[in-house]
Amino acid sequence: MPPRAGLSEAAVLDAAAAIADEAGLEAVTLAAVAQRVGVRAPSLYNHVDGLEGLRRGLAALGSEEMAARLTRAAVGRSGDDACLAIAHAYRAYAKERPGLYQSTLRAPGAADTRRIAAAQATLQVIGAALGPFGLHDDDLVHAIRGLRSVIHGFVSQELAGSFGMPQSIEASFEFSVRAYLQGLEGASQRRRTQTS
Amino acid sequence: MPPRAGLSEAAVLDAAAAIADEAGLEAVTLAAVAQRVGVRAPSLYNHVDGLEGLRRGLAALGSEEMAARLTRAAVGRSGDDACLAIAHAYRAYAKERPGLYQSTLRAPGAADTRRIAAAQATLQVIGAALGPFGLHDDDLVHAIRGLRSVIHGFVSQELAGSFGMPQSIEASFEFSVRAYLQGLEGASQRRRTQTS
DNA sequence: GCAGTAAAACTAATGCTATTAGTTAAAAAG
DNA sequence: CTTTTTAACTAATAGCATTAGTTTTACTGC
Repeated sequence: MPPRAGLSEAAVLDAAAAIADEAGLEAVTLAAVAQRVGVRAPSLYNHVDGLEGLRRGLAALGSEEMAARLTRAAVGRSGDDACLAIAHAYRAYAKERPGLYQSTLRAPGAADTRRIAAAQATLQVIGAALGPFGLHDDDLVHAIRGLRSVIHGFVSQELAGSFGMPQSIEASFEFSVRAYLQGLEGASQRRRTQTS
Repeated sequence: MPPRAGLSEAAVLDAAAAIADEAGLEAVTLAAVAQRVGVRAPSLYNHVDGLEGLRRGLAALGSEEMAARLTRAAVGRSGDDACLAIAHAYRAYAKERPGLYQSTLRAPGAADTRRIAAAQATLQVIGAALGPFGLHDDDLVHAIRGLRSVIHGFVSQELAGSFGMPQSIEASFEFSVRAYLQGLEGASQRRRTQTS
């Protein structure tokens, strides 16, 4: 009786992502996704490995989109300029797709190839942006982790509604990222004079 | 038939927090909590306003414990020293009670008095620690938000297993917080010379 | 000490969720 | 045109939160 719906994993993930952004990640149930794509819930198992697989796919999709945004933001820039562009792109994406972004925050499984690749790309972009700071091996890794922490920590709190004070959130973000970057310059200078 | 279990909201929240830390926040169900405290699920409604109320209480408990830890860590210190002590106390608590910590990351409701009070206390402590940096009104708020972002962002990523590289996570944390704090000193100096 | 009351447990029932098994029909492959 | 694979379906199960209504326990006032 039922004409085939012509579904695919991508279509299912798109619907799930839309629900996540509109109604929050906890509203992403197999039942809700099925209704949105016009199919009964068990049919989703033909495209996605249960609820867990749906969440895995969602996280991968978000990580990939994020990596693409950051990469585009960083091309043609370097140093402070690149880092700030990355920071703003990160925040913009998280606010544009809050549900999808939130789905990327859970621990990735070891077999999660799509997501691991995206994470690697993100690392690459941030590392390249930090190049001009002249940091050495371990320090570069530390600096990457720290920059990501400032950005993610800020955006995460903003989305959670943790900023009650009336001061401009925009200004706080700019201030925080700039402060960290300036601290990095101090660290690289200290390293250089120490070495010489 | 059943002898009274002698339950209370605090006892229920303690059990829920234990489950969260042992098995993850998603394992905190009314059924699981009920079983742990030796009661049938509907009986929990005498102490807690459903699953939502349980989560609210959990978040409040975690926020209060965190605020207490940060306060204790900061007494008798100021400036860099206080900020680093706060940072380490924050991370230590999050690793000690990962489930409870995670429960504090959702948006607080406006009527969530317990949690709002705890958040205010935390703000107070961090603000006091930043006192010696000599930042003015808006800048102080920005600086508080930024410091909390670095710390929370780092810990959040660490708990999510986002740090794949072999470099010391401990060292990265120290590096990141120090970098941000040094950037703050730059900002306060800039402000002072600009004003004079 | 006892009667009455309030609080805390219970059972039973409902509806939503994910998931599995087994079936049917549509599209693709030969 | 036949065969096979694929994608939908229905039916059924189990776990979850929640509500309603009931019973029993413990406390409170006399």
